[in-house]
Amino acid sequence: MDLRELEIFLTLAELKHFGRASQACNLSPSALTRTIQRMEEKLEQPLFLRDNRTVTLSPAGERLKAYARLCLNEWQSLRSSIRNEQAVTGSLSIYASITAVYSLLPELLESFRERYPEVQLELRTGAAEQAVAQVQSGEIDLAVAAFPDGTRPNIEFLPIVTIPLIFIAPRVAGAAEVPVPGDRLDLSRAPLVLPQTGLSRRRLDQWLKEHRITPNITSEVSGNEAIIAMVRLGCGVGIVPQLVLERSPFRDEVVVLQDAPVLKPYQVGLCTSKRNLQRASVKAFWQLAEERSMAA
Amino acid sequence: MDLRELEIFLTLAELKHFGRASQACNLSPSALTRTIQRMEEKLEQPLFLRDNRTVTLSPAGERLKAYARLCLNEWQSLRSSIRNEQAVTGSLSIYASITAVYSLLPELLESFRERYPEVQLELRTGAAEQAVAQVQSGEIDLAVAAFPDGTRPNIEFLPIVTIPLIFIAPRVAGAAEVPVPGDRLDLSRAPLVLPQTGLSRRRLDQWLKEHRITPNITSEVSGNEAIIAMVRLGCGVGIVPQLVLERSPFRDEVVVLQDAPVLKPYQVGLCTSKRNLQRASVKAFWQLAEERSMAA
DNA sequence: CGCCTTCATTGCGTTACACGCAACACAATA
DNA sequence: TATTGTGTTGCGTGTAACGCAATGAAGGCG
Repeated sequence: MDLRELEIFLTLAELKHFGRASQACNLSPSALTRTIQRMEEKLEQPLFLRDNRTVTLSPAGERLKAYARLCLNEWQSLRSSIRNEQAVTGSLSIYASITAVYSLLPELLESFRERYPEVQLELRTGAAEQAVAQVQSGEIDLAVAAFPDGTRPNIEFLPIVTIPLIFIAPRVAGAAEVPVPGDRLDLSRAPLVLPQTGLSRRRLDQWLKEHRITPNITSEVSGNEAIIAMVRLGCGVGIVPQLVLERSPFRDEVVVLQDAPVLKPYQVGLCTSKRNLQRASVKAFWQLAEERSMAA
Repeated sequence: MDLRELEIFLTLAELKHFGRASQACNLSPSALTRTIQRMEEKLEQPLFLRDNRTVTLSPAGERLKAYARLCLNEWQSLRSSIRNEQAVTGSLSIYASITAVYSLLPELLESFRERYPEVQLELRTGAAEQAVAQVQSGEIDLAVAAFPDGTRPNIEFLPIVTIPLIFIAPRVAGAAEVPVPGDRLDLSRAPLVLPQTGLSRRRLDQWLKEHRITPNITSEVSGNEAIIAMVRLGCGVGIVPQLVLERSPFRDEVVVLQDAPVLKPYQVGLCTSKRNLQRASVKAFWQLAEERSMAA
C-alpha cells in the first residue's frame, strides 16, 4: 500500500465522487478507478459501495480511512521532524591541533557558522598525531590532520594546504657543531632535535635512509612547539612545519636554514570517516572546504 | 512510500547487512540497494551510514524505523479487523411476504445459516408489493419479490421460482354467473375479485386489453389471502399465484379453473440494490441462491 | 605481498505496471 | 428519444523496478 494511494483514497472518501476526486488528484478518471480497484483487491474487500448515482464508504472503507489518515499525518510529522533534526540537532565535533585552530580553521569555521548557524559545533584541540585515530574511533566527527603517507581504509582526506617542512637553528649558536644561518646543513654532523614519532620524523628518516646518513640525534621530544623551544635554547637543529614556526612566539629567536635538504612537504587537510561523511553536518563542512580550496 | 519498501527497510534496519536482508526479503542485492536509495532520495536524507564494513542507522533512519513499525503494525491490525468484521458483524436484513417466509425462504435460510453462522439475520415480513420499495429506500438489504415487468435502475433480481397465476372459483357457486369447475371461464361475464394494484392485476389488465374485453369486477381488495377469502365466500372468480393458494388454509374450499386464460407467470426471486450486492453478507446470500437455482 | 573472499554498488537489458485516451454501459433528465 | 453525467473497460505507451553481471573496496590468509 502506497502513500500516494492512501492520499487518493482519502480524497475520494471525502468527495464521494470519482470525477471530482480524480480532478483533485490530477489523475484521469480511469486511473482513479483502477487505483481503488487495486486497493480493494489487496484487501479482498470493497472499499466503496457504488451505484450509478452515489458513492459511499463500506465498513472496510471506514477502517481504511482511519488508517490512511494516521499514516499520512505521521508521514508529514516524520518529514518535518527529519528536516528539523537535520537543521537543529545537527552537531559537528572537530579535532585539531592548536596551530590549526589558529591558522587553518578560523576562516572555515566562520563561513560554516554563517551558512549553517544551527549546527552545534564542538572544537577539541590535541596532538595532531592523534587526529586520525580520533576519527577512526568515532570519538570525533572531523579532524584537521596531516596526510598519512598511505591511504587509510574507510577514511577520507581533503587536502587544504601544503606546508613545507623546514629546518631551524638557534639564532645564536649554542652547542658545538650547531650551524649558523648561511652554513650548509650537514645532517651527519649537526646535532638534531627531533620528534619521537610522527610524520615529520618519518619523512626525515626516509630521507636519511635514502642518502645513507646516520644522524646525530641530540634529543627526541614530542610536539612541534617543544622542538622550537629546544632549538631556541641552542640544543641543535630542528625540523618543523613552516606554519607552526610562523605561529610560534619564538619565531624570531630561531632562524630558518635555507641551504638544507628538501623534505616532501606536509599535506594538511580535513579528515573524516566514510560513514561520517554521509551525515549532513559533516558533509556540509566538507563541501564548504572543497569550495574554498577550489576557489584558491 | 510503500508498505513493501517499509518492510524491506525494517529488515535491513534489524539485520544491518545488505546481503542477508536482501535474502530475507527474497530480493536481489541490487534491488535492495536501490530501494534504500530511492527512500533516501524521497526523504532527501541518508537512512543508513555505510562503510565497507558495517551498516548503521542514521538519526533519520531511526525516525523512519519507528514510523515503519507503526505503519506495518497498524496495517496488520487493519487487515485482521477487516477480516473479522466481514465475518462477525456482517448483518443481513431480509424482507419477504409471509408466503415466501414459509415456502421459499426456509431452505435458503437454513443453508445460509449453516455456511455463515456468524451473520446476524433479521427477517421482516410484509406486503410482497412493497418489497422493491423497501430495497430501494435502503430500509432493507434483501427482499424476496416478484419480478416487476420492466427492469429497475440500480436494482438486481435473481429469479428463483416461476409461479403460475391461476384462476380460482368457490367450490359451491354463490352469486350469479360465478362459474363452477369444468365451465369455460368467460372473463367478460364472470364476476371478478381482483387486487387493486400489483403484478397479477397488471398481468390481467394486459391480457384483457389485448383481447379487448371489459371485465366485470365485483370487488377490489388488497392481498392475495384476501382474494382467496372473498372467493371462498362466493363473491366471484379470483386470481392468485399458485404458491399462495397451496399455502392457504382455504385451499380446499376453492377450486382451480383449468379452462381459463393463461397469464404470463409470476417470477419470484431475490431482489437487492447494486450497492448492497457489494456487501459481503448480501453477496454471500445471493451466491448461495444462485448455486441452488443452478443445481435445480 | 599477492590472491581470494566478502560486501555494497553500478551498468544494462528486460519486464511489469500504472497512466492517459477513447469507447462503453447505465441511468437520469429534458 | 436524445443528451448529459458518471463510473468502468480496452488498449497502447512510457516509466520504473527488477535480476544478472561486472566493479570497487577492504579484510583474511598462506
